[in-house]
Amino acid sequence: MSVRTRFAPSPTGFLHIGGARTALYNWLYAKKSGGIFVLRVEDTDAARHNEEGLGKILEGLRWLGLTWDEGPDAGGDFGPYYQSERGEIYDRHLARLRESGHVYDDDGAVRFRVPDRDITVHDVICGEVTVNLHEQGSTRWDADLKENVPANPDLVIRRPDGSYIFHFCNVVDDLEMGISHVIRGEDHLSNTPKHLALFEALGAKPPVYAHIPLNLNQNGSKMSKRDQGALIHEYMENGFLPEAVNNYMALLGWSSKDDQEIFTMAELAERFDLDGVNKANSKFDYEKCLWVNGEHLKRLDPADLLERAKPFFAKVGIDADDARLPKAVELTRERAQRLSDMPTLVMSAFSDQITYDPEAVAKVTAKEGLGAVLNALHGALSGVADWTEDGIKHAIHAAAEGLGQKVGAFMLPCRVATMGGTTGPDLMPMLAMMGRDRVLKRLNAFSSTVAG
RNA sequence: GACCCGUUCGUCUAGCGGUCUAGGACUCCGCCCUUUCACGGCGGAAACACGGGUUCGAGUCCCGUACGGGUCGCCA
Repeated sequence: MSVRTRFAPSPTGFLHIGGARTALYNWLYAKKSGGIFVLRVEDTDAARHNEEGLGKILEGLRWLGLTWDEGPDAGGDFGPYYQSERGEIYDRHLARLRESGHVYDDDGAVRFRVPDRDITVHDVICGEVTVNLHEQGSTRWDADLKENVPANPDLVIRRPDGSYIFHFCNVVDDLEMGISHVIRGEDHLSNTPKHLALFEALGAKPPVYAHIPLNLNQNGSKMSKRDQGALIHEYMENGFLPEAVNNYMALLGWSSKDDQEIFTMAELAERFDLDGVNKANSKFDYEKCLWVNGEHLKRLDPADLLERAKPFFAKVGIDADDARLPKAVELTRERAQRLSDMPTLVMSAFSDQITYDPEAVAKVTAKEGLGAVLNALHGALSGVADWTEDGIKHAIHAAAEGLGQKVGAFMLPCRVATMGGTTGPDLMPMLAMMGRDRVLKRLNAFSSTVAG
């Protein structure tokens, strides 16, 4: 059987991390099996037909590299790929159900007769789940009354206005599109018996179901758009690499069973398997996501990294053609976790503005002889003929020797005076990039500040 | 409330009856490396929800309880 998976978003807004992960798992499973990944837009509800929202979702998927073999813009033999355009197909299947006596009219709506017996879902991840839909549906929880009230267990599949309900469309589409594996969030597990009943009534073999656990926020509740890291657009804007975001999403709920944590997309597509999917919900951890991104950053080819970093320099006003950029990227690649961290880390070399970290200043001023150190630095650096990393290095060494001190004692004051804090990229290359004037000016300014 | 799913370090997870004095990763702490900052290396802290069974033996199987999540629409 050839594998066909699908991601079926409702085009309501941004691409959410939960949806993106579902898309990823479907994509990976299709790739791994040499199958087809289908994108279908679930816009049955007129209010959900939202071009702008759809655009954001497609943009997010494309950024992640989760491109679809069939769907909007890609075409395919099983279209249309918008539910809003599939009315005739639904009509046709409804007619079949009507013929076989599986449905009846109810106040203008059409209801599907739910069988009064156990239905068992054979889920690849959750195991067997058995439910009697008739029993279960004959009462309904009334949230206002806070009690169960009698209900009609039969499923409405078409509204009086002729529009169809999600469950029906979902089943008909999966059937018509030849979907072999439905990989979706566990929030659909309870709906699956309904879908199975529908497949059976249509005389069709259902797809394989795999319900993946949900991603929760740090508080243990469902992630909402407000939670950090919830929207894919956040990653796009904040300097994450798409392959790193995919890597992290893959790890949230799936394990390769060995100790590998960092995967390329190709490795994921090869290694991913439904067997490795965990049953339990997981909590999103932004810190680990950052770490994964940093690891991918380190592994990137320098030229590629430079290209990807450019927009983030441009964002803070540093020209993408600035000759210092390759050096800036090289200096920050190991300590940046996001592309957007890179300009921040070297900003003191690109701007006249500098902000001093009070704690760092306090730390260096606490030591005796700071004035002498700063003077020696200024004297030595102003005499450097060749303002390069090496030239600067020699000057600082000489200055330290002149005072009978170790170079190490000179580094921290120099760093704080010129960069504003105790941490950052390598000092010598930073000074080289900063330019002599800026360095000397800062040494002077810092001297008078701490002296005063 | 009913039904469904789940429960190993703070977090992500390995573990599929003995090899578990429970392994890896993130985070945190310490040490080493180092002209600074990082990187890297080494080490440390940190978990089988609870109670009953089954078994010679249970993190691993069964049943309860607790807790968490999900579903109960003419939303998707």
